[in-house]
Amino acid sequence: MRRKNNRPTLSEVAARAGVGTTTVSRVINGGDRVDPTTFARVNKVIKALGYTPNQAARILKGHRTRAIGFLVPSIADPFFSSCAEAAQATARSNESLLIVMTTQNNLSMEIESVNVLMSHQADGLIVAPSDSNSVDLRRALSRAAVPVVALDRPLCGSRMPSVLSDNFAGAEMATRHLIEHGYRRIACLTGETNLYTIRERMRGYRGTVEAAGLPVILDTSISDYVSAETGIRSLLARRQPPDAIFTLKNSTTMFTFEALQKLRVPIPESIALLGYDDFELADAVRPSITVIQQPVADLGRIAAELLFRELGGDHEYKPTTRPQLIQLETRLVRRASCGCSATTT
Amino acid sequence: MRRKNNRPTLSEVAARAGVGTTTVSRVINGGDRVDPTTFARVNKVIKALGYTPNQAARILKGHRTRAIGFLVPSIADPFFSSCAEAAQATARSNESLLIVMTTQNNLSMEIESVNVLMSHQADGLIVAPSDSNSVDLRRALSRAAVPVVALDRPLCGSRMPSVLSDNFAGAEMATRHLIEHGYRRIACLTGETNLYTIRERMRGYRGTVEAAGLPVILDTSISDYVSAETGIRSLLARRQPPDAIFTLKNSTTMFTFEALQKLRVPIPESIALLGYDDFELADAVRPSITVIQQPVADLGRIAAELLFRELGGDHEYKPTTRPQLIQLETRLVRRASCGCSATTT
DNA sequence: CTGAAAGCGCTAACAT
DNA sequence: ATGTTAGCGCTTTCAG
Repeated sequence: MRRKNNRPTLSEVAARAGVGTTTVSRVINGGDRVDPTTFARVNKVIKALGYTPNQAARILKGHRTRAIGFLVPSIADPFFSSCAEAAQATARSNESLLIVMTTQNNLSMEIESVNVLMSHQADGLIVAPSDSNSVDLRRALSRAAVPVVALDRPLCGSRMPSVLSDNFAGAEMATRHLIEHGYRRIACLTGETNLYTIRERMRGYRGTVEAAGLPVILDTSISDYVSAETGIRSLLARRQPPDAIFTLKNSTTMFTFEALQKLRVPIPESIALLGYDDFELADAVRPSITVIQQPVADLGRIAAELLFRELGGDHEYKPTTRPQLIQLETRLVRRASCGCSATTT
Repeated sequence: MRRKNNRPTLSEVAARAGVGTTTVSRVINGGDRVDPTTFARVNKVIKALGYTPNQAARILKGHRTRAIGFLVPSIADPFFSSCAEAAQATARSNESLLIVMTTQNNLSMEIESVNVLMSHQADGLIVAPSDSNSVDLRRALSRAAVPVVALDRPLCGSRMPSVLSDNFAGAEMATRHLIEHGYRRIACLTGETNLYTIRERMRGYRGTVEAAGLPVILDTSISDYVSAETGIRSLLARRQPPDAIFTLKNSTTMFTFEALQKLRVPIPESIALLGYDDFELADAVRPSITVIQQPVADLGRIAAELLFRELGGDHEYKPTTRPQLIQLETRLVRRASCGCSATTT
């Protein structure tokens, strides 16, 4: 029935080495207060037997699992996969595992995942909440009673640290850049307006165009190529078509780019394009696409570092008193699609 | 010191419910052979206390961890992140966790990761070996004594099932397609020739051009944009520059595309381009890029399914007698860069 | 510096 | 239908 576990155990090592279990335990835990000779001998046996400690037993003794959960909408998304890569590296250097769970931005999957992770005793969680205002998620998380760090999107009303890029400032910078180029009718295209990040970016766009006395031209219905093409067609059909488009996320940027190409709209001559989020080919396409770049890997890394800092003390976890908000700066990468000449970056 | 664990335990539940521990154990395991009344009463206590079983203890008793390892070079790579997404979904539907570890194609990290995963008692592993011939990895894996499935690259000499796409046939199909277009000097660009996949693709390219009596023009030094540009410059400098380029992996395709654009080489008029591996923007750029498409998500899913099939029986794991090789078919996606007109795909 | 022994929370014989 | 009990492999007092 049960999997026959032929892996050697600590007491086997002890027997083979002719020492007590305590000594072996000390050896595998750094070898404090062990005679160097004994230490060497035990180590040799460990090597010979290929012994590795049974984590389950250690955990049972009340120790940390050395596993953290990473809860994001999708790991196929380049943004989150890059975060994951960085978080994984940080986890590894903290001798921990990274357990990836994807939620498809679905609240109930999110909560279920939290529960699963908790029953596996994850030491902590990195989570990108689908809904920054969800009370249910907040409850699930606080019941978890382990440190949690929010990634990319904060969880309002909770005291957990959040690591995000400054979406508002990024969108502001983008919009301002287009305005400085002399564009007067700057359209903003996006989808998924329920996401915190998108909302912030919309806010940045809106504030900036309004402050400049320019019209707000907003289409929040872009979810795929078809809707992008439709949206752009209807923009073009206006009496006064926009002279620039600001797209709020990388897939929207790609769809928009593709649609503009297909409709043979010269970029940036007829319509300039600037996208939020950099992506691999933004530099390779013609014209190359100007973007707001987020420090993706930093986000993942810092989130994990923060988590391990809270995990750091061996002491019992207690929630931080003040919520921290870490906003990383974004960067405008000037390329051709906004009207800047090809860049040297 | 140790994290104070105020989580209720099974015996607390038992005490509160006025029953023995066995009964509670039975209840949380489905409630077989328990009086419905008792069952309800115990369940009420469980709810009240917010009890969840301690996985570590269960695992220690010899049960499955319900966690599988996923060992790939990088999770930031779109190929592997898509595999991971699919594998994660499959894991979830098998009520298991996916533990992601990245190895940067580095053998010692790979072996260390296997050991870490084993000490955490992962039920099984999905692994993309950096070196298909590594004896050390094979040893580490066989010591693990859990089911392993190879992904994207087989591990030679072992009996584990491998799930890959048919790289040889894909490259053959690609090369043949270019030949059918009438190209006579087909260059092949790649890097990372130590990878199994690349080797197979090279083999497919070479065999096909040779069979057609065409010259083999192979540059295996492409690792980044700079080397791509250099490589292409030197191809162009030949007395007889190539009239088509076949790139063996998506990053190489992107670099090549970018370099050709920069050097103002008309595609496909002067040089046609066909790449192995589809990618997000291949369809969006102009000209759109013809590619060999691998069934990425299927690879991840099938690898995981295979693993769970082996895990399926509750019986002790014993290695499959015959190694299985599952080769998934690739698909030629005709777009503009090969000379086919824009596609309708 | 080292060892004996008591559990961590759970499951599974084996009783009853 | 339910309880008793002996560990799973490890860490950790507490004594040498």
